[in-house]
Amino acid sequence: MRHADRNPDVDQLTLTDVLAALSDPLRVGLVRLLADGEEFNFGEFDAPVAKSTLSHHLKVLNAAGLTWRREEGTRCFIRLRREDIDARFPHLLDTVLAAADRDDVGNHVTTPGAAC
Amino acid sequence: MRHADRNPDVDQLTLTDVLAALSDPLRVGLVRLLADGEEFNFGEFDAPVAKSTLSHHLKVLNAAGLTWRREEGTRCFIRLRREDIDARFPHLLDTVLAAADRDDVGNHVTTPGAAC
DNA sequence: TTCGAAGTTCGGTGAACATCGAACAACCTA
DNA sequence: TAGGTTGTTCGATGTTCACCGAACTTCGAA
Repeated sequence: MRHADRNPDVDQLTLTDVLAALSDPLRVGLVRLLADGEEFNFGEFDAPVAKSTLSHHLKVLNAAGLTWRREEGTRCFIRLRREDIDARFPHLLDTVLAAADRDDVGNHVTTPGAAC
Repeated sequence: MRHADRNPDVDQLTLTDVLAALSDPLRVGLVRLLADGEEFNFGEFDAPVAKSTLSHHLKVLNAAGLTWRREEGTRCFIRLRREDIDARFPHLLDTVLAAADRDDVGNHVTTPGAAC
């Protein structure tokens, strides 16, 4: 796998980068799945795109500071970086998630674990 | 001047379009100036870009449903569409504006009327 | 009616982005 | 060590974006 730098520092996060990361329905869908704090494995995401595309979107979320990533062997685990985002941009994530839930944004991104 | 359709319908607004519109520092700067509800004239905005670029950014904000526009002769007046945005995406604008104020996003966009 | 002011639109450019399939690297397991 | 699994990276492609200057349209004023 081998990675470049990931998991940017809290004070490097910018509002516009976060909003840009959240301006794609697929990425919003990913964030919604991650919203309850559970850690997900790359392979658990079921999105209608190639795995290279999924990898790209997860990289964007990580670069914006929205997710933590952790590697274990060849596996890659992703978790929402809620504490830092909440500290840096209070209520932003809650507000966006609430709106996304109401409009069902990114509903084409699922996970086998989720019922329905 | 002559315009194509503007001022989109409330229920046409999408979360991702709004977030995309707010993912540019210059546009956030514009929204911050508009935040108190005051109506501004195109020419009153002082941004370090060509007027065609400013026109473009204002069009993006309008297309996303963030602003109202009104024409009077050759003049074009812009006002924040707060009621509709608040109704459609509760607290989103407040949250983003608060974060933008704290980080002073888009501070390169000013207006002659503003002191300092 | 002639001129200037106010914005929009057009054409072009370089950068960024979403997307894919193929190749690759790292790891685990048989 | 030979294969399979896992996810990243690498071109390549087509789209969108920010940006500019120039041309244009509309209007008001002299």
